[in-house]
Amino acid sequence: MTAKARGATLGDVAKLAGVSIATASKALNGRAQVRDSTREKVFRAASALDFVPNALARGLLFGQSGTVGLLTSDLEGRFSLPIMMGAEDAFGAGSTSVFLCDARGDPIREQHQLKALLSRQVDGLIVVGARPDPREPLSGDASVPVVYAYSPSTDPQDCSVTSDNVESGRLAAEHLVAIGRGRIGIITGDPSYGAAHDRVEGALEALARAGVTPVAEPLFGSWSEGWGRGAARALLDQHPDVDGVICGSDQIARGAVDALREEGRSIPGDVAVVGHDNWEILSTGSRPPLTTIDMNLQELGRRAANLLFDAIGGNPSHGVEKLPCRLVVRGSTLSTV
Amino acid sequence: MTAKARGATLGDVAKLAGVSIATASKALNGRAQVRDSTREKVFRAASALDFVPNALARGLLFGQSGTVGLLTSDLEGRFSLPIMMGAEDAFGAGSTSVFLCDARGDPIREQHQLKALLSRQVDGLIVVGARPDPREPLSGDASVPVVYAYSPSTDPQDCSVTSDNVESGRLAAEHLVAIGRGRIGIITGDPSYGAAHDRVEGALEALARAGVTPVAEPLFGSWSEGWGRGAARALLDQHPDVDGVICGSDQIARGAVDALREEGRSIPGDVAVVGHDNWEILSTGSRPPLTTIDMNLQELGRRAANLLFDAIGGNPSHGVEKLPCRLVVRGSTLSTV
DNA sequence: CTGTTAGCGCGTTCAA
DNA sequence: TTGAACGCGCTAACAG
Repeated sequence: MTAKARGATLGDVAKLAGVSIATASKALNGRAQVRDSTREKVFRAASALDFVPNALARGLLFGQSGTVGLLTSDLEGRFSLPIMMGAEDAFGAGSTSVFLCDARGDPIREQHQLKALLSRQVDGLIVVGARPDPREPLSGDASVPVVYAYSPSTDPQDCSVTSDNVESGRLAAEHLVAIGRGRIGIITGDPSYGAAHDRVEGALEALARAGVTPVAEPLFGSWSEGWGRGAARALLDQHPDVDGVICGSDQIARGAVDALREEGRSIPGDVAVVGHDNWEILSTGSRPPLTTIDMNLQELGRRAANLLFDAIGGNPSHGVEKLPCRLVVRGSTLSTV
Repeated sequence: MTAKARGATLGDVAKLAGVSIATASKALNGRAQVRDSTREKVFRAASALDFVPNALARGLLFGQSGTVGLLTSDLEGRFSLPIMMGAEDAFGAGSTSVFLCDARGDPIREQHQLKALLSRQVDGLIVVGARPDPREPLSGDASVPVVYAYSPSTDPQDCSVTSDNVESGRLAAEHLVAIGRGRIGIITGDPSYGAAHDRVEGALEALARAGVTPVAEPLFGSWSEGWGRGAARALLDQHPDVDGVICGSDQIARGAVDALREEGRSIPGDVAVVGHDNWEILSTGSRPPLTTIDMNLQELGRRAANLLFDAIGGNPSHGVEKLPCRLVVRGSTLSTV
């Protein structure tokens, strides 16, 4: 009903400029075969009318919409957010817009959203999982390029980007060794997460290479402060001489730091603690602030966007790409910081 | 180039079903004038071809795209996220899709995104601010309905939804009074935030109505745990008999709880503490877990979506709508919980 | 009940 | 250098 109110069309511009639609189109798109004076007339008319070209019509014409879908399984999670930012960032620079969809972790909903996205003619899809563990690929051939971010696809033919959880564990361990710690404990989260095991694996590997044996078996539990506190106390109980703790997340590290301090240990003097994820709100509020591993999730989002862009352009990638992470040193391991 | 690969068109379906395009269209859209057997043929052809109607073409025809823009100033912030979820939620139920754009708080970028959104023929816009304080309306008449969420527009003719920060302060104070506290202190955050003052105002109002005079002037500082700790210690120093603290955020409350406990106060036995925002990661990890005010941001997003939907349908609203908030009782005020 | 025609806004032939 | 005509995929009006 109010369809016409939306905005000026190319026809309106052409009429105002006193030229044909075709000429107006050429002028605005920088085609060469237009006299300068004509081009200027057209531009003036366009700006007078606040003309905004209709991307729908353009898309219809080219079969490309200049949009991509961002299908997340879990908007709540703190992990999908930076990834979205990175993707939005990478695309925003160009002229692609991002459709946001949250499937709430429900496969049926996901299927529904997928259809909606496809009907909007998205040129490609980024699928962001809720956990770092691999996930089933999108069911029903998507007919547009897909990049899986955070949760890689279980199909190795698909294109996936994820962060390197083995390396992150390694970084944490190497840092503790580098500052002279040799009696190291490991506390991590929910054992059903592959990332928990990967991080432990990386840590153990690095410790072994440095000739350090952990004071105890890694402690698995949950991703919570409460578990971090309890596990830290248990660790202290059985190994009072522990001088370094690697934690599977900043929540755990936060709990561990609190418990250790309450047990009279100075941090990092007596015990140094490293977390994971660089969750600012937890790591900077802690006493002392937490040294942690930043998983570079925003970069992950950017990378996913670029891979998708390439795939849309005809250069698809395959397999899982693991992005490096980064040690962030704060007070919980270095008192001078 | 690969334009044709995208998917089957209505023409393909019609050909396979052996009918005309128009008939196929009518059949699929549930128009009455189609024989049942024909309709069935068409449906079979459609599903055999995995036909997905092209929303771009439909949009072109109707001048409505079935999309809305979500223009946030600050994807990083924890506040825009639940609002986005709520909006996505409310729209997702119907058949509207959401374009996500982050302006990074930059007006130029915002203008750019706005143009992109308009060119994609969005039917409406939700603008999510980074702070609860009012913001300038979108410059350059938007030609589509706009709803401001979180940050209301400074123009009262615009449609805005925000949470009621006066009420939240009131709720916090009433709760403390209800559990018998009478020597109450107030610690809040950055005084440049209007919300900080609103919450204090609500609290003072409720206290006055209950005949309670705060033990001291409200303490303004920053939205950090560190400030919460420091302010709590200062409060305790000057008013050792304080038995209740209202905090302007969960970060502050978390700091206050930690400091109070370290000063030997039992919580909630000696001092009860109420936070604001219900930031789960902070409030549930705390010892004891924090009683806090949930600002119902997700509901705010839903409401914004519904208001926008109505406006698109021709029933615009004006003015600022304040949404109620909700007390969440946990261990920091009630030991039996 | 079904098919033909027109046109949404745009870019691109091709002819003038 | 400009303009008329066509078609992208779809639906609504009308004709059969």
